[in-house]
Amino acid sequence: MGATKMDFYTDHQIEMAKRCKSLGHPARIAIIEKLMEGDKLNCTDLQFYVPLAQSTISQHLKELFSAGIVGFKVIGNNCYYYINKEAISQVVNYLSQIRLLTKDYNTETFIYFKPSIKQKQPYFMRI
Amino acid sequence: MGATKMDFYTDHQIEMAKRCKSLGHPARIAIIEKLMEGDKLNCTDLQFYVPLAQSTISQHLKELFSAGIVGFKVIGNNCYYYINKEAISQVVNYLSQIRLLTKDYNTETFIYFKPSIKQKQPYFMRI
DNA sequence: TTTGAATATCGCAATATTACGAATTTGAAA
DNA sequence: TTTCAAATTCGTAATATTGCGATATTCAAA
Repeated sequence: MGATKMDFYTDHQIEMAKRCKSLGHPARIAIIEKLMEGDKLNCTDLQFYVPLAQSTISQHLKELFSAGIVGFKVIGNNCYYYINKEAISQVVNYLSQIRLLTKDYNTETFIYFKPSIKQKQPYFMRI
Repeated sequence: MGATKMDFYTDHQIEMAKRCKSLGHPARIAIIEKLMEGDKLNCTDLQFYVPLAQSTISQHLKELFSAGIVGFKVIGNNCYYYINKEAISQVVNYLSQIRLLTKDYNTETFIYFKPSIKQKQPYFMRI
């Protein structure tokens, strides 16, 4: 087949998946980290921070907007993008609840988790 | 082209993107929400909660494991999956920092954000 | 030892994503 | 009005994802 079966899932599950999916590309993560700095960036500016063609960046921004993660403000011929803190909060709250409500189990025995990498974190994630 | 350019991004950005991407499919969200209940579920059990073939569910679990979001425990011929709260926390902390460090701007004028849906949330997200 | 259940993997087809350059649209400035 | 810059959209190619049935593997139970 190839197409995701959408009928079964709730609107909330689909929305959460869409939000997470939009964050699921390193270029979009890089864009978000840049927008976080709040320097009033437009699509052209972002070309200096992400190694992609302008049209590709535009597509990524469209994806982020479609998921509600960013908003924009048109001034003249420029389009400035902003992070939608509300949408980020929604994902944070959702995953926080998942973590909170996940029952603890005995991690000491037999359960295998993939180790996480611990390098090259952005400044705000360093200890 | 079609392949994601990976050379430019940091390991941390790539890891975050991978974690988010693994959460970026409604079937995997549904799986996570089921695993949250902590009922010691294996791949076969999950077939009753997600309308997909066993092989497809196995693939989704593999994706979640590859991103570090779930771990597993093999008992005999069964493979029980668990949520990795540590990995969830990492995403929560990352997005919390993004939200925290994103500068506020004047939302009152001109900035357009896509509205969020507000229906059919899981019980743990209701007020 | 044989049988059966659970799982992952393979092969395949349909669809989606990623990326780029070209073309188009739009508004500001010359 | 003409020109230029910023954006999006279009067309296309490469690659990735999604999903299923079939197959292989593996362990437990009969």
